[in-house]
Amino acid sequence: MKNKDAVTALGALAHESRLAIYRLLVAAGHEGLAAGVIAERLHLPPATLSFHLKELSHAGLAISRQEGRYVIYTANFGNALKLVNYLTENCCGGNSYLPECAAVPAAAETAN
Amino acid sequence: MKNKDAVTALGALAHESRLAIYRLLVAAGHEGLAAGVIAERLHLPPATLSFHLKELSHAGLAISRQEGRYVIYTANFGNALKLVNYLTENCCGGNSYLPECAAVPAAAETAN
DNA sequence: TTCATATTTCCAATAATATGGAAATATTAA
DNA sequence: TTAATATTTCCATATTATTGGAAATATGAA
Repeated sequence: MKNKDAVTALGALAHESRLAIYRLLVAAGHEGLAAGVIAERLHLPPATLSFHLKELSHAGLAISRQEGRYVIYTANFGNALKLVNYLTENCCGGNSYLPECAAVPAAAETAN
Repeated sequence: MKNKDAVTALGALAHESRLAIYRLLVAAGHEGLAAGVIAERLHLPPATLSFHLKELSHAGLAISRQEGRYVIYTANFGNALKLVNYLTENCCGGNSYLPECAAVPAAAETAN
């Protein structure tokens, strides 16, 4: 992961509403959530939600698919993992005691 | 870690210069770096650097100490880990959507 | 069709961040 | 002392991000 991509992803998560949106998406798994459901749960006006969803999508942290007249959003788990690995390697000195799921790929990647 | 703290920390790292600063601090380890050294390495004017260092400090990601006429900055590794843990808990931990998570049953390193 | 619902885009106002010169402050050396 | 160096604060400006109503677009239902 390049520095610039990390900055973009970090910036996408560095907002209360977007972090909340992302956490909802993570909780929803691969099934995802319709935009309207997110709007309802977080009490966000449609235009505001759309703006934040676009930010998350552009940052590579959310993926959308049209399903009927709904647009379903899912978390991009692969890129979330890349971000965590980047932070672990570059910001924690490679030390991460918790997540094996994050630490293992980092170890396999070796020096960077 | 509270959502608000996570947003603050993410925001602090979501800037090219600050991410670069933080990575320098991580590389410098416990010893840390004088502000002037950081300014020189990243070609940042004193006022601009000071602004970013303040952001990192306020976010709990950097610690400063006065040493003679220098101010030495170090990375706050503990808080960086907390941030990574927060992200893995909320953004990829606690579920099996990631193949890496499912594929690694606490194999190699010291778990948790 | 025509209507109802879902979502996005447009847009302009507002808010938040970033920039860096210049002055102020802090510390040491002479 | 006085001078020199290191860093921060002040402050005006510039840039970017956020907000949400209203209009536009998309799809399915009647």
